[in-house]
Amino acid sequence: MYHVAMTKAQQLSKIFYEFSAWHEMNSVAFKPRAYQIVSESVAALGDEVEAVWRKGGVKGLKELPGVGQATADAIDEFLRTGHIKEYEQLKKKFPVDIWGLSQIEGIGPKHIMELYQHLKVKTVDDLKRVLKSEKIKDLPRWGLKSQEKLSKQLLMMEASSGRQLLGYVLPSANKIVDELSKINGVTRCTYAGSLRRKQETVGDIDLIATSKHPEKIMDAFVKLPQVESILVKGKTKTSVRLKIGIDADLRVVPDEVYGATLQYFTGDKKHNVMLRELALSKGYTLNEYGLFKVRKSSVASDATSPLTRRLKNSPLAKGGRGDLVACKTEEEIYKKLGLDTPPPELRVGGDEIDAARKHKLPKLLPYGSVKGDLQTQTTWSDGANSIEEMAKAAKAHGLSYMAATDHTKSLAFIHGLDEKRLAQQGKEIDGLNKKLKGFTLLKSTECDIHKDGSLDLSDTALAKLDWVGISIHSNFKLSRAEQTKRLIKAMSNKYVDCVFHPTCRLIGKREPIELDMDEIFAAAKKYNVAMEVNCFPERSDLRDIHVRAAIKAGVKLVINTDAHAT
DNA sequence: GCCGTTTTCGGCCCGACTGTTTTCAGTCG
Repeated sequence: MYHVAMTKAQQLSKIFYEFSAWHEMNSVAFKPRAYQIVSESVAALGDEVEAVWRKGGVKGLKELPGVGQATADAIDEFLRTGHIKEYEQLKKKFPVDIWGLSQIEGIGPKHIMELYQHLKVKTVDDLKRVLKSEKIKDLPRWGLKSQEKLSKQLLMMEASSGRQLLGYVLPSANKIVDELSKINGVTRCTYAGSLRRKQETVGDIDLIATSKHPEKIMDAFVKLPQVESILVKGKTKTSVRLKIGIDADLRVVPDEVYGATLQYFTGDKKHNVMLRELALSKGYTLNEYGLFKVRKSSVASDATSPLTRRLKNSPLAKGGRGDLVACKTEEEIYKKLGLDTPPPELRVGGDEIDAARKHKLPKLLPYGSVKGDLQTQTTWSDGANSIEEMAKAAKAHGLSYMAATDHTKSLAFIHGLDEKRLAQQGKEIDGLNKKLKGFTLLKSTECDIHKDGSLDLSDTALAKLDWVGISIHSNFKLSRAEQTKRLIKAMSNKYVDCVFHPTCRLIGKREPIELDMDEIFAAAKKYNVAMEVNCFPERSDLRDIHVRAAIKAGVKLVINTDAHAT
């Protein structure tokens, strides 16, 4: 397993998470959520936090959703000095690895507080030692079962790999949906959550099924061959650990409420909280069973009466929460709230609800829009298939053109092409273009960018190509100024059409190189150079934030697979 | 601590499951 040092954004996210948990431990109202939101915002932005801060300072930070004066000051202090005074004080008062312990499923702030107060547990290792001494079961409100469950969780955590890449989880999820759909009694089945939102990485697989006999579905679900162990099993909600190392949650509901459940479990959490707050302000309440008109008389008694609480637990019982207004489709729920329906990919709890209200949601490119592929590798360098095989596979996927963009000579260890072999490859492509009907192969390259910004192929060689992509494969650690200058110099070459995987990040393995993206996009516009959205799962480069910025700057984008095999 | 086409002050999302309890706190998503 690769170990990567924490980035500044990750450190900040962790700090705010610990502040949040600390307030939770002390039963402080509302602050936990405020800090939690900042923790998540910062994590989602990644190194963009620093870019925002560099450009706009504290004022710029305060523009970020959920970030106010106090948290903006804290971020500013951290980025200026490398630490936050208030956080250091917290650590002195409570020297516990809150974040580390929180990674254990079932351990939250209150438990962390108890474990420290009664057993002096500060770290995950401390917890392992204490577990061996079997003292945990004697804590108030703990018992043998909680102790055993905790031991099991710790073992499972060591075996788990955390979040996984979308492109690699999706096929497994599709297979499970197929198998669940075949179970007798299942009306509809689909995946929701981060998978449906098509996030770069997913932490678990959220599944929804509709049926009149939920218990039967649960019994069948836990017996699927993909299941390694059962974490939670109830009538309508079950969680399992899959053999591929991540969890899958299944919710079974009546078919009539499919839309509400789909909406609820697509999330993300922030989007849903914003939506439920909006619902409240309009006199509704929203849950996974539908949108309900709140009855004024029932609100006051709700919190206290056990009977009302039980009614709430069977929300379909008429009169539990109010009168049902919408539940069949997502669209009718959003419409009742005065909103257009945002595509799942946009439901991130940012500005999409505002845009939905103003009918200004951006139109996403529909799946199936891509007509060609302008980055692929073949056996000429490090690909697994010949140009002809790749071309035929591309055609079979409905594409009408493809560029064979093999690496260049600097990457000698994977047989990068020099000018002579590039010319030979050109002849092969001429031959194939005569042979292939309704499909065009482009002569091209993924030309390496040297440390000084010069290119790996001569201008005379580049001039003969249909499509020139350039990319960085070495010297990832240059300073922001040097790296930006290097890339812009390369982009200024008049034969260059596109920058491939501009930030060079590998999700979970390598941080992006340091670039001033504003300057890069300005140069892209000036030299009419496109930027790539590389869809290799661990790259996804440019990423979401940069794509938005590039579009805003008027820069052309190209979506490629960077496929190394058919 | 944050936020505002009902508010710059007074609000702040919702329900399932578990374990240890006899009515609920804690955790999770």
